[in-house]
Amino acid sequence: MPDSPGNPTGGESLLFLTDEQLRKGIEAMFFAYRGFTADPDRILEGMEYGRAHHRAVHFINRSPGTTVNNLLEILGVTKQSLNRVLRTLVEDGLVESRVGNRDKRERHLYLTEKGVDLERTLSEAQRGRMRAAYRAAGPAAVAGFRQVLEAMMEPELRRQYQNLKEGST
Amino acid sequence: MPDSPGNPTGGESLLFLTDEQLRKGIEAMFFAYRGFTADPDRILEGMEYGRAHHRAVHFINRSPGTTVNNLLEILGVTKQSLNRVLRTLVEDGLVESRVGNRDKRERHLYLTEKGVDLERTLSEAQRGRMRAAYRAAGPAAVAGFRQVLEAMMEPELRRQYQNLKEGST
DNA sequence: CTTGGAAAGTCAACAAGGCTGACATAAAAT
DNA sequence: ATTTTATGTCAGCCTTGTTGACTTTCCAAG
Repeated sequence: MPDSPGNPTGGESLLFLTDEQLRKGIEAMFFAYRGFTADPDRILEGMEYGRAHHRAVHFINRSPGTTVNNLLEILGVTKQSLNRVLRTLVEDGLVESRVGNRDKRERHLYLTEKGVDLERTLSEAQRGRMRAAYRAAGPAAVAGFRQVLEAMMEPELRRQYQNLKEGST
Repeated sequence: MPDSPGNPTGGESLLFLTDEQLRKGIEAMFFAYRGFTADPDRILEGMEYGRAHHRAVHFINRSPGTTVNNLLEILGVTKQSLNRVLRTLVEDGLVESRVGNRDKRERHLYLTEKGVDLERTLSEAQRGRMRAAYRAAGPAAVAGFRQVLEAMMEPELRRQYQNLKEGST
């Protein structure tokens, strides 16, 4: 292994932070994300839906009764963009949009049975790959994986992430 | 920590593979990827370039003299899509496209000084976040992070990834 | 030397999924 | 009564992906 020529890290215990190591991390994220989305994408192609629909369905399933505004924050898109997706999902009977009780301006979103079916199909494919990767890498690696990803998030999104059920992990 | 109610994993040492854990992993990928691309995206907005240009510039910098075909495989897009990006980069003098010596059909791609400048700007931003995440999580976590990501890749891309310099890591 | 096929480039057309801006409505808050 | 908030919608634009058809260049096999 070459001794990272010309890299001013000082030579303490932080040797793993060479530019080379960081670049490999960046590339790992890029290639892994491709694998991460590959299976759902394959399933969705041919249907009239895409990755954006998958994301909406995922988070509605995750937080049933969530409001549109809430979903907007989590997904980080404009309401026009989200609305286009939600409209088709509601029209096709995968998502139900109920007027709020306390605040009648709000719409609360729920998956219908049909919506749950699609979510399960997509989720099972994605979880299958995740499970295989977890198995191959082992429990200690999984813990590290989660730690690094969490540290990589924007602080506001990290909070959203941690509030998504089982936050104690 | 709750004992994963109603989850039929059998109770061996693979408890960490509950659906809940897998879903959290999926969400971690989603949110972390947003953070991962946030800084370069911010820099690129306002310029006439986008994420596709960033990717091209990154991998040309990484493998100077790479051919178009090679880049196509790594990026996983069609040649028409890549060509649109490369054309603007060549026109703007960030990338040089040299006809091959051995095989004159091939074009070998190199960053110009200007291209190197852009790559460095984007890369420094992205590495900054990666470095902070690595520091926060620690060396053991980083190793696990890389292991899981690697296991998540499509086999063919994993090979591409491992061949990108310092493959012994 | 001719020809088949690979590598690359180009043109046209289209789709998904982002974006902005403008505007409408209903309901809550002040 | 007025303002603010939550949502929906229309129109139009951009980036980045796609397919299909076609051309040019040029290596290599017959």
